[in-house]
Amino acid sequence: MSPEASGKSAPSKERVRGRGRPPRSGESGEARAKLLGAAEALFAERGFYGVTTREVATHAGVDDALIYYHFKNKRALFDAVLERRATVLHEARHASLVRYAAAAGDQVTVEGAIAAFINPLINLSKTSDLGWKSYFALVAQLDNTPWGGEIIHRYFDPVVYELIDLIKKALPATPEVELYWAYNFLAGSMMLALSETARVDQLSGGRCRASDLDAVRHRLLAYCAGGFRAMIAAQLAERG
Amino acid sequence: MSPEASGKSAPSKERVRGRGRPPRSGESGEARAKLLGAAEALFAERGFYGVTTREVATHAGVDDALIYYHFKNKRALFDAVLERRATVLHEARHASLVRYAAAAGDQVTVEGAIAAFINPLINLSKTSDLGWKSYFALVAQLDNTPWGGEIIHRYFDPVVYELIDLIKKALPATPEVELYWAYNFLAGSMMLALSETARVDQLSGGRCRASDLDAVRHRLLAYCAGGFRAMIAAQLAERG
DNA sequence: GTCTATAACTGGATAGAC
DNA sequence: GTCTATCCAGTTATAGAC
Repeated sequence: MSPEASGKSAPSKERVRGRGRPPRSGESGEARAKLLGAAEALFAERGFYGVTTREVATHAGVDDALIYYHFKNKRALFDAVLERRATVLHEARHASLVRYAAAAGDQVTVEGAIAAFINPLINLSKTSDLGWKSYFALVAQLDNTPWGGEIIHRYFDPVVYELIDLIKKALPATPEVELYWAYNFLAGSMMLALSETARVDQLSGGRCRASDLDAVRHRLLAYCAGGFRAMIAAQLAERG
Repeated sequence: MSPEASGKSAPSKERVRGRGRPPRSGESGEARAKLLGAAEALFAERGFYGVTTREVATHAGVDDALIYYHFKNKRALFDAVLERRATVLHEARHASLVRYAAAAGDQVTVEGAIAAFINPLINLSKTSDLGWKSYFALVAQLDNTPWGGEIIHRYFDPVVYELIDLIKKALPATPEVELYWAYNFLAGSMMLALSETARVDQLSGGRCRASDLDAVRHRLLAYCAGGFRAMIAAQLAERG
């Protein structure tokens, strides 16, 4: 997947351009990248409607009108922000799950599978590229926007099916629906943790810091894996 | 629970007012209640910035300007929506926790405490007053708004401390910080479940329905309690 | 590729009649 | 308590010069 490959409703001016010719002055995708970065941070903070295009441009240190040169409109900018990291994210998680599946063979465990699913996110969030934090916070809000459901399904659900298929090997007797339910609860915990809201900080009087991803990593994993197994066990017991 | 306490846009005439004197024409808080109901539904769907005051008025079947007669401004309307059910909710959860604590004596369990914490929410959501569903969806988004943290802390954290104090009795050896972490994960799962987004529905191809609160209730409980215990156990093991 | 200017419209909010 | 009329700041988006 090429780094340029985006373009939802994109085809406007879309990249592709001459390839060999290095762009001259203050041209190229410089402004475009700045806009994406600024938009990412702002949309993550206040959502699509809470941010104006002018704010984005100002924050990016770029002229307002450039948004409409590089993107079709505000909505396309939003989509471009989401799409930019979606592929990277998908690849990272897919690779992690494949790697784990190969290593585990037929000894797949719930813990192992969930770790392979969650760890790439934590690792990206610990990267020097702070944009990932904004990105996760943004994705966490997606549910609350009218078009969010469709985007989540398109960009993020495919790996979820991979995870579920893997967990099936650890829990072969489990009805598939139970795995969907359990995943949904996992998603709730995971996205709240990754969006690093200050809720825990405030609740604990500063003794827990949501930004301490090393503290989060193993606790989140233990919580989700334990919850997964307990819920499945309870459901199986109930059915007889 | 007073009859005044709920009322989506329902009990047209309520208010406290003179008591004996039945209000005459189209007065009273009729419009006010309609506005609160409409605002609740719309804000839940698209957040504070995604809704216009005109939309709220139209949806309520009321003149636009009435918003500014009954409320100071848009923000005050939003706050009023949140506040309207906050007390009811707090009372219900507080009562439930107190009742459980009394019944359990020194036999408090993690499952029991969490059930006492979660069940009131599920019960309210199953009420004929559909406003509760909107309300929970709205609260779930609060984290993503600039002023949300403060509101959550003021309205909702007090019962959380009650829950944590109760769980301490079931897990006396546990450092308090671990309880805050675990609660945070619980909150993520719980709020996603209560906001009844269509994520599970879509992911499962319609085989799970987020609106099926009976299906959610015991699964959510088993998941959270299991996660709580597993995370605490893992942390205690790690420390020695 | 970038900036200036501005069109076209929608937003929150108020004054004052009824 | 409710409605009409309106203000005006701010919003997305475009045209066209540089």
